[in-house]
Amino acid sequence: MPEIDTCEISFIDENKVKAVQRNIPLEGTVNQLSVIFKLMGDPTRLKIILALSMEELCVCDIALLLGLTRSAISHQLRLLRGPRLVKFRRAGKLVYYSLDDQHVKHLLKDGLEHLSD
Amino acid sequence: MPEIDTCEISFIDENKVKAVQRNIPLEGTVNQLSVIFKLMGDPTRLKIILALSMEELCVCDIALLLGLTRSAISHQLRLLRGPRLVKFRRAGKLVYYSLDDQHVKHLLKDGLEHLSD
DNA sequence: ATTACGAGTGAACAATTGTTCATATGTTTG
DNA sequence: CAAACATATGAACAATTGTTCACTCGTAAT
Repeated sequence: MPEIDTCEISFIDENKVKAVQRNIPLEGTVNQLSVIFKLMGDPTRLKIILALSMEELCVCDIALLLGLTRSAISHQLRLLRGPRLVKFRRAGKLVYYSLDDQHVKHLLKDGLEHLSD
Repeated sequence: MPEIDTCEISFIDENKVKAVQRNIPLEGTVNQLSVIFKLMGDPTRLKIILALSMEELCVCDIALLLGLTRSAISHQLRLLRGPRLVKFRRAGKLVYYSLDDQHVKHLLKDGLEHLSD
């Protein structure tokens, strides 16, 4: 038998919902924010970020560190460059990457603290 | 012609790499951490988390708030329950969800700050 | 007990993602 | 310029993911 899986009755608590609705960031902001978290949500990229939180490193060394090809690392660094999680500088044939700002470190710290509660 | 895409030469800067290698968290910790970030990296789940950072809400109201089915929300909340990002309590037929601890709020704050730099 | 309804679950599908392979850039050195 | 090498990129593939659909579970009320 057909069944509609949406709440036919209105809100359980309309006031709360309306208040939340007003205070949720704009769609665009939420999406940008989710991009940041999604990028940090892959083990390979997270290791890259953790490594860069300690030392500025070139692509080749990151690849060796993680046991992946330079190509794979390059692809991931490209993604991280987009929303400015990492920055880079050229030094001859090498390209050195580092974290772009301090917030990323804070995210790492808060995340690690959550794990040990 | 066949080509091997791994650094045949050793590390560019072996000391730095070794130091980083020693200080990177254990594989398991990195994975757990990446799970947290990945969960926050989906717009739907992030909106749920943002909503719950303001108010305790039942599944039905979250579904209405986001314009998705209760089933979809239920699936996502199940994922968020795993690593204890959210907790819940029953109240009759309703189940109310809220953030499990304060670290998640900090993660939201740091992330939003990163966006406005 | 039966009905009603909010919440949870499993299967399935389209869409997205991470890596590899092959090739292209760009820079330094001969 | 040509060769060597670090990095970047595009296409393609398998693997993962988010939502929907259909159904079940749990609680409350008649």
